[in-house]
Amino acid sequence: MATIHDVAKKAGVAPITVSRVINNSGYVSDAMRERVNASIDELGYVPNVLARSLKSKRTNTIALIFTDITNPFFNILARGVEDTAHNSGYNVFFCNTDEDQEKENTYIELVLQKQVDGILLVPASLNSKSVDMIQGQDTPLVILDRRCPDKKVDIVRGDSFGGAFQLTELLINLGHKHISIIGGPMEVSTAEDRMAGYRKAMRAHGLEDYIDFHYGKFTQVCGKEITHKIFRRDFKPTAIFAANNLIAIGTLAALYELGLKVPEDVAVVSFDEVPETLNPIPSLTVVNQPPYEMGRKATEILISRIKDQNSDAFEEYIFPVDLIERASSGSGI
Amino acid sequence: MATIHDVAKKAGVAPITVSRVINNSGYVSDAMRERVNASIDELGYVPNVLARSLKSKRTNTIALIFTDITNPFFNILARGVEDTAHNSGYNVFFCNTDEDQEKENTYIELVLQKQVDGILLVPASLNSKSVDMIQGQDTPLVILDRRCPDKKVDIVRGDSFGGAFQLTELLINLGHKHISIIGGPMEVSTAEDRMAGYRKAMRAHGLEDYIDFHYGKFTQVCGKEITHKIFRRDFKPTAIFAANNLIAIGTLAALYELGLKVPEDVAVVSFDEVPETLNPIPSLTVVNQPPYEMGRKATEILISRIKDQNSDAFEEYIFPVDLIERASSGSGI
DNA sequence: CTGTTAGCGCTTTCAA
DNA sequence: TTGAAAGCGCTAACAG
Repeated sequence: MATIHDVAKKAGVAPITVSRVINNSGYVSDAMRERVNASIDELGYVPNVLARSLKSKRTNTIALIFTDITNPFFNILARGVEDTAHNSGYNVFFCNTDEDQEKENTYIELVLQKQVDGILLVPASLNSKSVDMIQGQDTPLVILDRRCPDKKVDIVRGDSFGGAFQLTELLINLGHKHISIIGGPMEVSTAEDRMAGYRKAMRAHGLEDYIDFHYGKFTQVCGKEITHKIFRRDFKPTAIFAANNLIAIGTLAALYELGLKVPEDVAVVSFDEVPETLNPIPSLTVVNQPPYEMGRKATEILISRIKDQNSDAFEEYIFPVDLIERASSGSGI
Repeated sequence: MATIHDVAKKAGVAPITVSRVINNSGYVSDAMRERVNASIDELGYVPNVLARSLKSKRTNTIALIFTDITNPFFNILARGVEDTAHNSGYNVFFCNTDEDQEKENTYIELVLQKQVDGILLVPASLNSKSVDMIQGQDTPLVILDRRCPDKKVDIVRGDSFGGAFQLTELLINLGHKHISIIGGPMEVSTAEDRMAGYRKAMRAHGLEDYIDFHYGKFTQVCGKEITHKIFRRDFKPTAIFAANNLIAIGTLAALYELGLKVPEDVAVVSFDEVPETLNPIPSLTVVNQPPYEMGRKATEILISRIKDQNSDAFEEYIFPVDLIERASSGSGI
């Protein structure tokens, strides 16, 4: 592989002159520039930005450490991140942790070693040391999708609490009392907040005795299993609040197996849109967070922090959510 | 940020000794090792692998350059790539080209500059110079999902031709004659191969006069538009072969709008599974390629090429496809 | 078992 | 407008 020295020798100039040409910096005469460019083309020279980064301390690389690229919500979010990063000249490492704290730690260590300029993190658990680890290396960090109490850090997330409140209230206003919620893992703030929003709405309407909550995982399998479990009991709900889209799909599948019609026998509502490519039947009533925009916003904040490392202001940007009524709640179309 | 020198000074040893400790290489006495590790912990030292890479010429990084992480097929494939890479100690850059040759070129340039150890590429077009560009830098390369005629390069893809033949023959055996195919872009080999498989099956059964093909894009929007176009004509097909899952979803949507029942009025078959999370109704008869395994296989080949740069054997690994009959063809359940 | 020297490829002084 | 020297953080090669 040709180096800057090879190009310099071929063009009969000093390496620094080649550097000036490829970086468009400093003064270079047009004649010189042409001569250098000719040598670059001849040799097929590709600058080694590792060496550059070693000096400049900037890699133009960020990392997105999150649960799973395969999850429809994070999938779109990831695209928002990549597009935004690319437009600003950054490449991005994608790291799937599957909510596993060990994997998260490993990835953080790896990307810190690779000197990424910044990290976008969806933390596996609320009380992880990840934030301290990253900030200890003075690496800019933005937390995505989840709360992060007691830390001085930028956060971009959706309004899980408010959204859950809205969805629950919608069901109550439609006449439901027996409303069960199937949630995510206890350690995850979105799961907690949606649970809390549900509880608050139930209490606000005097339905505390009907509160029926089930922690689980944000997966289709979990939605299916818990739904079956719920309907094996004597008291059966007339409505189910699935805490995310994957759980909702699992719930729909279980209800189908049980011969229960949606929304006639059981109403179903959920958090997060199902990808537009694929509308399940019945179409789902959801509270939607805008994943692409969340990815974009978080990346923008991260890049601005990278460019101004001195600022010690921190922002918690909470995206408002959007209630979309469709067939599954029995109120929409 | 602490460097290897800081650690060395604090431990009262030479930098190389620290290097030996962190790399577990060469001889270091236990006492020394402990002393060094203590200093590492105290300083919160994180090795700078950029500097290491500059020496070793290895970054333990690969790039996946493909159309779109948001596409269900590539989404799963990407996970296969990331998992496999991670297990072998590699990080991966994800690059979305949207089938745009310009973006592809930009990304290739960028990741070559970043000295990636290898590249996985889903080329936007058949006749691109990308392969030459990458091989010109002696960077290992595996082509994914698509043919790449006349190039000496490893390829991992599915059997588009055979799969299309099977799907078409299935429809013919069910009694269909008017079978239309909605394909992808002409420059993409998978689109071409599926078209060819369709044609061959039609001819093999004496149905050349019924051949009706439409090139387009591998998107839902395109599937919808072309389906509408098809049914505005006088001669209407009794079956539609959608060349991928996104087109199929668009086709289903259009048929729904037209008040046509699937499979009673029109049978529909397609390439690639719709993600298991989301089963459309009616469930689709498809020929499936295994995206996760394709990602894994390609990454394995790439890593083996990275480890043995001298081998000049090239492999074209064609995954067999899997016909899954479901409701939409009128033959399955 | 531990240390010295030199250099990976580039760019930031500073000088000409 | 061009160049020389030094060094970013790490490690291979060679000594000791």
